[in-house]
Amino acid sequence: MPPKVKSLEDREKLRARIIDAARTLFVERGIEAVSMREIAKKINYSATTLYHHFADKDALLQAVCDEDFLKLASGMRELMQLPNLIERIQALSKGYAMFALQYPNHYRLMFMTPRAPCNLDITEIEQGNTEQDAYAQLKLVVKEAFDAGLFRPEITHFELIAQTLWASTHGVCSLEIALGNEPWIQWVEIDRRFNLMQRAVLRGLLRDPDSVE
Amino acid sequence: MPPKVKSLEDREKLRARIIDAARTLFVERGIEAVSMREIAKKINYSATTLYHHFADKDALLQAVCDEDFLKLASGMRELMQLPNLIERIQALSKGYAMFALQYPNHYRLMFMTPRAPCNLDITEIEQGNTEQDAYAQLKLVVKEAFDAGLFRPEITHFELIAQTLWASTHGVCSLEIALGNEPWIQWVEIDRRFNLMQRAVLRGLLRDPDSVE
DNA sequence: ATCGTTAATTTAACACCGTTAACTTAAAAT
DNA sequence: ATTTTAAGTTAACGGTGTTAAATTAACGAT
Repeated sequence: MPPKVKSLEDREKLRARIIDAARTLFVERGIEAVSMREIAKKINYSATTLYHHFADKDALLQAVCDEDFLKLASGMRELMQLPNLIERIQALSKGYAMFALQYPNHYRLMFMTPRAPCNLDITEIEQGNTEQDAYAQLKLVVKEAFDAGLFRPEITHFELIAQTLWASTHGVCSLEIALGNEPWIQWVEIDRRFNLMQRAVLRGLLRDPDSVE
Repeated sequence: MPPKVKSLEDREKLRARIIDAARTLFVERGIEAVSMREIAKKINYSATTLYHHFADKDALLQAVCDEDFLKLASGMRELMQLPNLIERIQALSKGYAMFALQYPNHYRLMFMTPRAPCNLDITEIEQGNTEQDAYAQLKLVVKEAFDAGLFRPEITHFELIAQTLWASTHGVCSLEIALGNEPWIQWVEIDRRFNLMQRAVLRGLLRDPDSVE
């Protein structure tokens, strides 16, 4: 028993409900295991309706991730207040890791699942916008520290440093999420793994290793 | 025009052909994009035949991966001959990374996908067996270097070191696999990312940072 | 040699999937 | 009062993983 011409506001509301339902199911059971029909049923619509809001399943997935990226970025922005550059880098790294481990399934969607390369036209996130992009914030701090000469002189490219820092934290977190309770690995506590990684990689990058911690 | 009672040897041969066809297609186009029917057609059999050799698509996938990880482990075993301990660690790390980037779809399945109950019963790989398990080999070298006093003295647990080294390489590789062609990141070349990570983390872990490279 | 058995393989079908064309319905615009 | 518009539906297409049932050919025993 269908239609009622809806206001633009209502349309946005339905869009949001679709995204929320999709996220819940994706996170519960994995992307491939969730069908468009299921998502639709969860909010009492037919599957076709989803296609009036999103071009296809990938676009819906992209929308789910976009929201989570924004949330992550806004959480990180608060940490950018710390005055000491190295402490700020450490705080960003720690904040990122806590997000990953607190919302492992979101993290999986965002950073561990190869998806069709996002059409920049389709994403609503302004990449590079510090307000919206967590990686842009890391780049910002790293550049500042780079310009201040804090890193070893043979490293000539600051973005390479940012990507290395990112990869180190991502390595610890994603391994924990993917294999954290495999019985054949005697994992050391995740905190100790995170701390050693952060210490080691920073010591390895900084001109003065003893300035860390 | 079907059957001919086949010897046990022939049965093994067909099993191998299925695995090879599956691997080729998985690597070419990704796991989800390849259907059982396609794999079967590639070797001129019907889809049903695959199910007489493998319980389902996952089991086939697992068989493909098992083969490749045995190959990985055996490839790594050769690198274990290097006399210098640090060079040996570096070589293991590089070998691991090259495997990950050459077979991103297998790597994704083994190390980037959380498995519910851990398929230890199904896998034919003996974990911990140095001949078959790549992580066991890393542990072996790290322990040797640890006992030789090569690492910084405040690090008291050698397995923590092994896991940190693993996570660092995994971080670079898995980020590349998941987000390597996202247009909103200006990725530095993967080689440079790998090299800096390896240098940095080793310098950060070693008692004598200048012994690296 | 012929029978029954057995194993390899196929065809046909089931219940899903993502997606789309065609249709319904009710409100808004004329 | 009629037309237009858009939200929503049903029904279908061609695909998927998987399985039940049928087919075929070689073997062992009679």
